[in-house]
Amino acid sequence: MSALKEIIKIAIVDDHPIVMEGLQKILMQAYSYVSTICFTTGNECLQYIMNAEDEMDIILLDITLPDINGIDLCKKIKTISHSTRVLAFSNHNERSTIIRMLQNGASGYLLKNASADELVGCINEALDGQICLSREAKEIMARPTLQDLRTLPSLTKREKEILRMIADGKTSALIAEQLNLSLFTIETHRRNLMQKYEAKNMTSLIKMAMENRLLS
Amino acid sequence: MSALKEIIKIAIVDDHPIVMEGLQKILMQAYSYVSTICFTTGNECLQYIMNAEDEMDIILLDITLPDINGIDLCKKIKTISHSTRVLAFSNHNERSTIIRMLQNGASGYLLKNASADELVGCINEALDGQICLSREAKEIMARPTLQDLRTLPSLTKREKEILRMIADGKTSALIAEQLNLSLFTIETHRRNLMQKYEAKNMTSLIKMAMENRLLS
DNA sequence: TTATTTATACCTGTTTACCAGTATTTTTCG
DNA sequence: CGAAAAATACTGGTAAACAGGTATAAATAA
Repeated sequence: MSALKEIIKIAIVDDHPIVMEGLQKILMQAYSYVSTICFTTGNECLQYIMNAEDEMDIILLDITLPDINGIDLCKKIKTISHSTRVLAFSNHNERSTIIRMLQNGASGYLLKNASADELVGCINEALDGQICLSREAKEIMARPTLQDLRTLPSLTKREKEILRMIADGKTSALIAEQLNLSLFTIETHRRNLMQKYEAKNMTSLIKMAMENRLLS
Repeated sequence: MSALKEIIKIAIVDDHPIVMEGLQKILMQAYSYVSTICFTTGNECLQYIMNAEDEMDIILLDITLPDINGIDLCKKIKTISHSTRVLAFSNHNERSTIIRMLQNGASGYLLKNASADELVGCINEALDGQICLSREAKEIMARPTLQDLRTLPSLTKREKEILRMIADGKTSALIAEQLNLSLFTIETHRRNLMQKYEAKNMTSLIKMAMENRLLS
């Protein structure tokens, strides 16, 4: 493992200063040769790696950031600096989030309740070119719920727009008026929405949409 | 301030080891005489302070814990050890959460994105018998939203039950049948629900109910 | 460029929700 | 116990949603 010979360059992107301190402390204790650099926003991080002379070994990435989300940020980082290993370090415990992160090129996923050992273990595996998940992340991946397995149909722009208006309590007639469309068009969209999600009526669809963050 | 003369005894209750490391590091740097003790569950903490010889000066308390929530835990701690100052240290940025924490005797509220300076500043103020909030917590308290001001009407048992069934897509007729009630009764409940929340129709009510975690 | 998806629109019913009242019986709590 | 809150039930009418068709223009992807 290269970890023991050269300086490992690790970047931390997290808007929680205290978490950063904790990470730094653990990294210092675990590696003799490590340099850390911290960013509190995604854009700061991007700026840096675009202009930096040499590439980072590891980037520890929070998903909730003030400017852009960690999932998109990961993709951008991997595009700019392909050899950099990105490790997500987040509170998000949804299976879909872990998957999306890995799809975007992350080398691993650590829940924020991971121990120092798990953190160091994952970093080592990532340096070694492996994919690694923290204990709880593994558990989440191991037990997919029915929700996870059923890939929910995606909505078109118009459908989302109309769904939002319905959720605001607007009637089809009002929506038609506000969008300058025929009442029939709105009712067709309504039907399509219900069909897509196999919902009996709009109330159950709204509930489902809220649960799956399709609105807001 | 007593902080400079004697050993300050600080407990940390948080299920995130890395956060704990960060807190410890900052506390070590800030105070010459400090002893920290860490708990990853609320019950461990309660056990300790019930049997301990002398009282803690400060307890830093996460709100999301594996066993009990920090809001209730705070109340219990203050009941057992009244002179201990409890500081919430959490990601929850809802105004209502901050208020409930203070109601239960907390001396302050720190958002997890607080800086080391904010943390130390708050601890000092708490030791001094003051109430203190981190920068962002202050901002949240300063700008109450309409949602915050309008205390949402509480639902009766029956209303909750029926609301849930409506959200599941059941029609009034079906609900009446399943609950062995008259259709008229269900429709009356429906009307009352809408009236209570000033909703135009059930879809908007369901959306609101989901946002405010009244269902589930 | 063609095939597919998306967005548009219409018709005819039936069902359900919603509105505005009133009123009685249980429960619950001070 | 007595008052308030909750749960129950009914009438009659209007508006909206839902169901099951069909069809065509426009945008988008293969």
